[in-house]
Amino acid sequence: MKIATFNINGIKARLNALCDWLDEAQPDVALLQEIKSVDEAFPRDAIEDRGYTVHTHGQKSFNGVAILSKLPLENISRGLPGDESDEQARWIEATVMGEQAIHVCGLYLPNGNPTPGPKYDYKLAWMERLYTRAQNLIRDEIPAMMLGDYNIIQKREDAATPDAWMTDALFRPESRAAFQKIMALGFTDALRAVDPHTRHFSFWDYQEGAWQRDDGILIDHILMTPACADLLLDCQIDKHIRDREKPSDHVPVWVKLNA
DNA sequence: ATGACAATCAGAGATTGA
Repeated sequence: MKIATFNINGIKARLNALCDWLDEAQPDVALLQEIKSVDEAFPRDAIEDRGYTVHTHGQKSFNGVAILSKLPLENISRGLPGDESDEQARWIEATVMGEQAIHVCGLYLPNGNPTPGPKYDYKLAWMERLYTRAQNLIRDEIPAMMLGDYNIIQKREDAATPDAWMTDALFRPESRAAFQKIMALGFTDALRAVDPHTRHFSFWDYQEGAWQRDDGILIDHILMTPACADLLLDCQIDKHIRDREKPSDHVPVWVKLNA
């Protein structure tokens, strides 16, 4: 089973790029972030024509997440638990019914800039709620993963120019500590498990020729519970599609599971 | 550096992103 995460930065602007990637990468399941669309406006036909069912959790203009799946899904749920007043669409989860059931949680973690300020407070509060959901996934002892745009640079090696990020919400100590606290529950970072020594990026800014200078950061992560990590066969980043026409500023990250 | 670059909504330019 191949499961991918991809921050597409707007489904309307990215439909062709997304379909080209689906045709070539052939994921069984794809978790999308930043669809920037309400559910009714999501262009599902082109994706359904490719054999996927489409489940969205959209919002006007900003945020928005989705699950595309060729396999049957159960227990589809929208919104990160813990704050009924939160109206930002950043979380969708479902159980993928393959040979072995895998629970997938697609997330778009708040950016949090500028720091300090209310947006950073929201990021940290959101990560507290994420911790609680993560704790439950570990407790359930099921094969599960949380994958998406974490908006967290974990380590200096995950940025081409780490000093430029020192005061940024993506790299602030509080953000990294909150991420580390979740990891310490027992999650495996799929990319590091498969390829611990190579430097990888998943985002390159549109500005200042960041892509051409390889001035990137790694912020899209796939975190797996122990029962899921036992099934891990491969994890890769489809870096090459950043070089195409009208690309997203992120590229897909995917895992293959023995499931 | 009141920036760059891109997407959205709207129908210009502010807002958001990372």
